[in-house]
Formats: sequence, C-alpha cells, structure tokens
Amino acid sequence: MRHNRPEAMSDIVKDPLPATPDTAFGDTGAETGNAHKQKTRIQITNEAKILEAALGVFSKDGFRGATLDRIASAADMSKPNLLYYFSSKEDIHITLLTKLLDLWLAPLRNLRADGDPREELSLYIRHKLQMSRQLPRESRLFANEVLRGAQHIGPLLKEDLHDLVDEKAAIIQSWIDAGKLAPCDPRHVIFAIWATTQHYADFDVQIRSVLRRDDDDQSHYADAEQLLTTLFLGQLIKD
Amino acid sequence: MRHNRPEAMSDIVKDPLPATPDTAFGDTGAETGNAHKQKTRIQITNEAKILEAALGVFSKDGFRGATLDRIASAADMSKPNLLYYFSSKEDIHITLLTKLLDLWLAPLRNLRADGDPREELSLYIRHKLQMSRQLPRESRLFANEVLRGAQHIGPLLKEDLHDLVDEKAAIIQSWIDAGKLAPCDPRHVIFAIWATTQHYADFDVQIRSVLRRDDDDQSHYADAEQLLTTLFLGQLIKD
DNA sequence: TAACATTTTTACCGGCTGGTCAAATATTCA
DNA sequence: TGAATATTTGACCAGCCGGTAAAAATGTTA
Repeated sequence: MRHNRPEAMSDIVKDPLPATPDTAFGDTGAETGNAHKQKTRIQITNEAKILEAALGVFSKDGFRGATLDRIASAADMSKPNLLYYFSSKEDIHITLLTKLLDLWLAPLRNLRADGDPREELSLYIRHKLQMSRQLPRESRLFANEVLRGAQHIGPLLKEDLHDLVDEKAAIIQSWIDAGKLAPCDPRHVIFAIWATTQHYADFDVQIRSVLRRDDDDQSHYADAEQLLTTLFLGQLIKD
Repeated sequence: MRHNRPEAMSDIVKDPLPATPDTAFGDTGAETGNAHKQKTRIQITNEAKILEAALGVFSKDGFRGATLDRIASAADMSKPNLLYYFSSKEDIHITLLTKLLDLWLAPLRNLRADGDPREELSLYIRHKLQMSRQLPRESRLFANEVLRGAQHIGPLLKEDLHDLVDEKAAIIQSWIDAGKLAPCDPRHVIFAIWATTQHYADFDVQIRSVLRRDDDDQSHYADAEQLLTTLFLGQLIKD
C-alpha cells in the first residue's frame, strides 16, 4: 500500500551533476544555426570537476565570499586553466544554479493530481527530506543565492518556479475542492514544506548543536520525518 | 480571551540595536576590577551607526562577502575611522551577532509552562512571524552565519541555545504528558516553527517571485499566519 | 583659554581579487 | 609522422582587501 511510482526515491538523487550535452551558457561562436561543437572527454571531466568544486565553495561562502582561487584549488587546477572552461566567476555560478534547479524541483514536479493526497504529500515530504540529507550543499547553494536576493536566478524564480508552483498549487486546490483536504492556502503549504525540509540542510549546524549530534550522525532525520508527516498529514487530511 | 502578557507584541520589536552599556567584546585594558570607561556620546552614536550599516551588509553578503569598505561607506564614515571603534571585521560581526541573539531568542524565552498550550504556541508563532516581517535583516544575518557553519557563534549555539531549547522542550513535553498535546518530539516542533516563520524573511525574494508580490506588499503574512496556526495547532492540540 | 583627550583624515602597506596574455605542452587525427 | 587543435602553465595586472601609523582636527574641561 506504499508508493509504487516508476522512479524509486533512491533513484532520483542519483546524478547531481549530469554532464548534459548542452551548456545553456558560454555558447560563443555558434552563428550558423546550432553548430554545437561537441565536447571533448577532457572538457566534460574538467567542467564537472570545476562545478563540483564550485558547489562546495559557493555553498559555504556565497557568491561574493567565494573566490576563484579557492575553487581552482578545490578542483586541483590552476586558476587560468579554470578560466579556460568558464569565462568568469559569474559564469560558473549561474551554470551551477541552472543545472541544479531541475534536480531541486524534481520532487515537486513529481506531485500527481491523480494520486492519493495522503500518499502524494507524504512522498513529497520524504523526498524533500532525503534531498536535504543527501544533497545539503545543493540546498545551501540555493539558500545563499536566495538570501542575497536571487541576483543570478531572479528570472527563473519569477517564471519557471512561479509557473510550477501555480500548477502544483492547483492540484492541491483540487483536493481541497474535492473535500479530501482541509481548506488552506496551497501555496503556503508548499512554502511550509520547503521551509521545514530544507531547514535540516541549511541549519544543519544549529540542529546538531541543539541535539548534540556528531557530524556524521543522521539519526535525527527519522524523528524529523515522523514529526513532519504528522504535522502535514494529521491536520490537513480529511479521512 | 486573547493574550494579556505584560509586554505587548509591538513592544518587543522596538529597539533592535540597544546601546547596551557593556559591550561583551573589545574589553581592552580593564585590569583593576570593572574599570569600565563610560562611553562618549559620539562613541555611542557612531558604534550604533556602524552596527546598523554592518547589519545591512553582512545580512546580504555574508561574512566573507562583506567588506569593510562597503560597511564604512554605508555608515557614511571612512574605513580607518570605522576601525577606530571596532578592532576588526570579525569584531563587528561577532558584536552584532551577540547583541542580536537575545532579541532573536526572546519569543522562545517567552514561552511559559503555566500558560495554555494553544495560546502559548499561537503567540510564539505570531511573534516569530512578526519578527520575520519587521526584522528580516536580522533573520538573514543569522541564516548566513549558520549556513557557513556558525564559525563565530558556534559556542553560543552549543551552550546558550542548546540549554534554552532543552528548557522549552521540557515545557512542551509536560503538555504532552498532561494529555494536552499529541505525542511528538518537542525539539523538532521548535525546529519546524523556526523553519516556517524565518522562511518568510530568509526566502523573501523567492516567496515574492512565486506570489508575484511587490517589494513593499506584506499582505501574504496574514495567509502565512493563518496556515501556520492551523498547521501547528490543528493537529497537535487535543481539545 | 590652554591643556588634554577624543575623533577624523591622509597616506600607505602587503596580500589577495578576478581576469588576461602569450608561450609551452599535450592530444587528436589525416 | 606531423600539422592542427586543445589544454595547461607562468608571468603579470589593476584594483580591492583588511588593516596600520601618524598627523591633523575637533571636542572637553579645568
């Protein structure tokens, strides 16, 4: 009676930085049609190395606090070599955010109108919580970016994210209209799920301080899931 | 039948940066007892000006991303003059965080064991939400600091915050034991309230993008309060 | 007003910042 | 192989970074 969705939960958080064939950035010199010069092996691996390193640095220090020197050093690469693959610090940051946004929104995209509200919501919560546990750097990357005013992904939030939330809020609203859910503002429900789940990644240090948990101890995630499902399903769902 | 607490809600968020007589930092040369050299008018006003400016810069760019030049410029002051009042960038940051921590934790400190659980929790939520609305920079200052690993307030989290949460979690547990509240992990309830309320300050830009709200439009806070009280009181409270 | 203490400014420093350039090296492929 | 191409490196730059020193200006008070 649990979820039997095509993609299992453990599959979704599989390839955080897929080497997609199209970069969506740095598309220099492609005048005649789509003359995509296909990437070299070295190019693919090095760009991945850089983005991986940049994820660590940007997620810790934010865009302004991060430096190319530290990213290069983390990528085990000289700074000019790094700048051979990306035109600027901004380029790396935007590429990173754009590549990861889809991954980040996948759980919400997965919310199905024809599913059972209780199962859909609990799956969503579990999924988001799992991403906080397994991809905390990605969570902090977005947290940093939004904190400083989303200067690099403002348009994406206003268009893509807005549309996605509108679409999924409509699903929740349809559940309310069908009497399956208590009346509430669907968009704020989504905000609340985002806030509570991502909190465990973004405020990890604070939570560990309060709970006195070691760095590698993740046992509190079970308690978190317990509480959040109780919280969101207990009151909202009408049996 | 509403709350009749000594301090009204609007009073608590009154003086975000009180010029307290003791700095708790920069206590140079005070060997013989507490030979506090009392502060000059200019000193008081300038330190306040600097901390006010620093709050804006640190909350936007984080510690590493912030620069003394920008803080000085925001404080309408030369950089050496700024360093006449604070010994270093770190000094400003730590002073700011320490001064504001009490203010930030005041709502939780206000949670009383002898109160009605429903009133206590709804007051706490309203209070936290109000602080997000009125003091978003303070919220983002702490979010930035915790995001990067709480390098400047780690000990405060592990001691002061830990003890406070333990104390207040015990109160919630006593309500559970008395059958007034559904069984749940009290500390995670506190985390959930922190997460949901502070989310409206820290992710302000994202929320405005999704809801298409102008910068000065705060009408969505009413919906937020509605949902959060429903969420936390509806399920947890046993009537 | 004169002596004193406080505050502000000017000039400066070494190291780091994002980024460029041309030369050297490695790889690919006809 | 060798020519063409892709990658890496070292040297370098102007401007910013946190911070210092000392003199100049201002305020305080007897």
